[in-house]
Amino acid sequence: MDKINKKEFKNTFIKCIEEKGLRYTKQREVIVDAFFSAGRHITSEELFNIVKRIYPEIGYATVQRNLNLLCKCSLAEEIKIGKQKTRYEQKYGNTHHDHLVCLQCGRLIEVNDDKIEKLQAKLAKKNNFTPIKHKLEIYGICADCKSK
Amino acid sequence: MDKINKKEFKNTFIKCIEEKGLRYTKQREVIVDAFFSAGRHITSEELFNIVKRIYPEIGYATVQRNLNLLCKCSLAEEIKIGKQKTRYEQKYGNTHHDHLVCLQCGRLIEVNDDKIEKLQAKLAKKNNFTPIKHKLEIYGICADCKSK
DNA sequence: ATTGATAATGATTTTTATTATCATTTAGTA
DNA sequence: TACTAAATGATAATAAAAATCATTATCAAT
Repeated sequence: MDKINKKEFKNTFIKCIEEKGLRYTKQREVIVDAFFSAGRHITSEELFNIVKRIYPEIGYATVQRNLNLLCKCSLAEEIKIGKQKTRYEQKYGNTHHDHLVCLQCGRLIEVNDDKIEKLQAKLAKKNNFTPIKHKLEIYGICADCKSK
Repeated sequence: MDKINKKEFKNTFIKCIEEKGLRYTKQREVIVDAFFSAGRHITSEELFNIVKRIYPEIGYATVQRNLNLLCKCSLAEEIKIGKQKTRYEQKYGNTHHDHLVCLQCGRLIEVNDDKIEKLQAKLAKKNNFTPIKHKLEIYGICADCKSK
């Protein structure tokens, strides 16, 4: 199952690259592989360190550029929490979710609530505002940190 | 009414400063005055430009530092939207609200929905997460921009 | 009013994440 | 195989915010 998803993920990337008239390079393959296999909320620096082990000649700029490209292909999304470095989240299949952000350990927990989504739409409508996307973050202390 | 609020706002600042064993200076007075009287979502740069007219010797750093101090006193709150400069929002009386963010003109519209707040608390609880604060931003196109 | 301790200020530098630049290399095509 | 344009990697530029530090100002004690 992991393998299939990875293949789909990569194929989506390749398709997006072709649509834009861009080129699929060795570096891009290594980056998309590593990004898919890495944790869900990675920084460009972390990804750079992983990729470097597989492809030592790679430059930081290339990793950063390709994370931006993955975002443009809707395969990644920037998460900016406070003053932290931007993290890049995998976003295959477009399943929207919100985040619980642990203020102690920094962990991001993905959550979803249809009722909240609906109420948000309603709230926007009430203000004659056309919503395009939204961001909900709840900051607090996660279960793990509480039990410590 | 405006005057009274301003007075209250300033007194709260002075009280907070005293509690921390800090000093109420001329610069601080000018800054808190200007911050209160300015629009609700100001950047440090904008505030600096306003303050400079009243107190030309003032330095940027002083304005920045005192915006941070206002935040520590819970009289201001940082709003970070995308790659924009941090904006500082007045926060007197602690009335929490969320934002509709217009992607076209950049306007911030303050909104509030009790039902959403309650569902958020519920969502946190379900994850055994203790919420401390939260941030909800809905991005889209505002009424004004749509009618243009 | 004066003094002394210390906080605040203002000018400047540093930091840090991200983007831009540019010479060189590489990919894809004719 | 050669050509055109994109991609790369090294480095510089940007920009916002924080840190530094010498000087000034505040305030309590005298």
